[in-house]
Amino acid sequence: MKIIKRPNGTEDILPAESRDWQKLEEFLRTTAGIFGFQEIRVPTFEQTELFSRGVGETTDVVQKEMYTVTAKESVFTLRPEGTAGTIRAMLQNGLLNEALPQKVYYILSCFRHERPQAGRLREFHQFGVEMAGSALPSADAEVISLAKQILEQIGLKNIELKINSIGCPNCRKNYHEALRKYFSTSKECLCGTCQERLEKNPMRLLDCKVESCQEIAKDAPVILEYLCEECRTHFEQLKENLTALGITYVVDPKIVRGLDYYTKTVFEFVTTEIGAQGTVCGGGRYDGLIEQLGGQPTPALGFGMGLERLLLVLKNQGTELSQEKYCDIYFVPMGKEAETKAMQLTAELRKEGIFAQTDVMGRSLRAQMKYADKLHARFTAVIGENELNQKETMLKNMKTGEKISIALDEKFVEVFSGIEIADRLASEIQ
RNA sequence: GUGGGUAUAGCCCAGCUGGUUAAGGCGUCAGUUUGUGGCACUGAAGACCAUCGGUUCGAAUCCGAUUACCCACCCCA
Repeated sequence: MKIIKRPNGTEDILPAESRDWQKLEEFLRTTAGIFGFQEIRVPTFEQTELFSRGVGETTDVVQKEMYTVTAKESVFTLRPEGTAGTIRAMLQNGLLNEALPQKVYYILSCFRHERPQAGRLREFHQFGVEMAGSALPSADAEVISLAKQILEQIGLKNIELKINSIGCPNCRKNYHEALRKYFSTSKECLCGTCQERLEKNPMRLLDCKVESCQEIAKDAPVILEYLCEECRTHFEQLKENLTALGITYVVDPKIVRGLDYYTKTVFEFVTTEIGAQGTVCGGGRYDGLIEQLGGQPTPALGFGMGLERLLLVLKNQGTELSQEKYCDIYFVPMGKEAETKAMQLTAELRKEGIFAQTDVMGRSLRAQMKYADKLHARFTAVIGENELNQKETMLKNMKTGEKISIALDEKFVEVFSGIEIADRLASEIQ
């Protein structure tokens, strides 16, 4: 029989890595909590229209990357990103009628049908936050500083924050006009997709990677010069806020973001550590999205972080997140009777929250000792005929090799806890 | 969707111009004299050499197709 393999672009997270994931997730939750964000959990699949309306009909994500599934008569789409579903849930459950701002975070997996490569999977995991209700630049600064604190404290090095403003629909109208005028003079030299973009969404044209297009785009008008009064001051104040918070940034007029809902502020945290897919966190303001999804006009913003990209950077940097396997005590039974005793003691210790293990393989003493060593057991205790007769065993400290005797009676759990805590303190002092 | 690369044991891989019992390391298991791990040593298990077809007396090795994976473009986290 052949082994069935997992689908292309998916990953198994094995015990050796799941410890890192747990550590990362725990850290994300507490940091988001410190900033006043609370967890929201939403369905993995949604009505397809949520994404076409929310993310944008013209985006690549909607046009060619969605997993749309039919089950019975219903058609659904596996979420390609987290924002649309989160906003939908906030609207549907009336969260936006509560005190504003509403601040939520999520850890979930997203699905996009793209060709996999380094740092890009078809199912990938995202941590994201959304903050709804504030139009002020201080909200932008708060969200960005959360992202920054996470990336910094988790240990990322050499990350750069890029910011830009892509304006509101008002100023963008003028800008689109200017872009069309600029590009139409050399329309013939543009690549096929860019000629289409010119009509539908001329801003996309700016980050086309085709060399000839880049050449033409080089001197194209810059959005920042077309911002309306309101958007301009918003951007200026955001920069002041960032400076006040000691957050360094680079203004990059080229970052546009691929999702249509963004307005005003957009930003990315970029690294060079993991190949071509260097964006570890991306986000921005989407003041029109909530209305677009049927709610009252409400300003909002957020970001998403790619968790496997984060872990990839940490791995490439050689940053250790988690410690090794763990075991407080390993019992080495010899003989039937001893096995029962070891089993009972293990069970008792576990009830007290102590990491205890014993043999379930019927191995020899020597082999059991080797196994205990592999588990990084802190203590071992052999139980054989002698021990059972004398109701006493030697507790061996695997690090120091030192042995002390301990009675095999009803006090065992209590006595062992004391020894174990003392040992832990002693090793922490060193 | 478009390029390029790779495919040999659970993992990392040697095997050059066709003839080997397909090598080594990690890991796993057992042992190194009787009841105490790490180091070292010995041994064992584990591979239809991705699949299908072709050339040949003979293919892991050459050719073709298929599939899978990797990297890059595109796009994004």
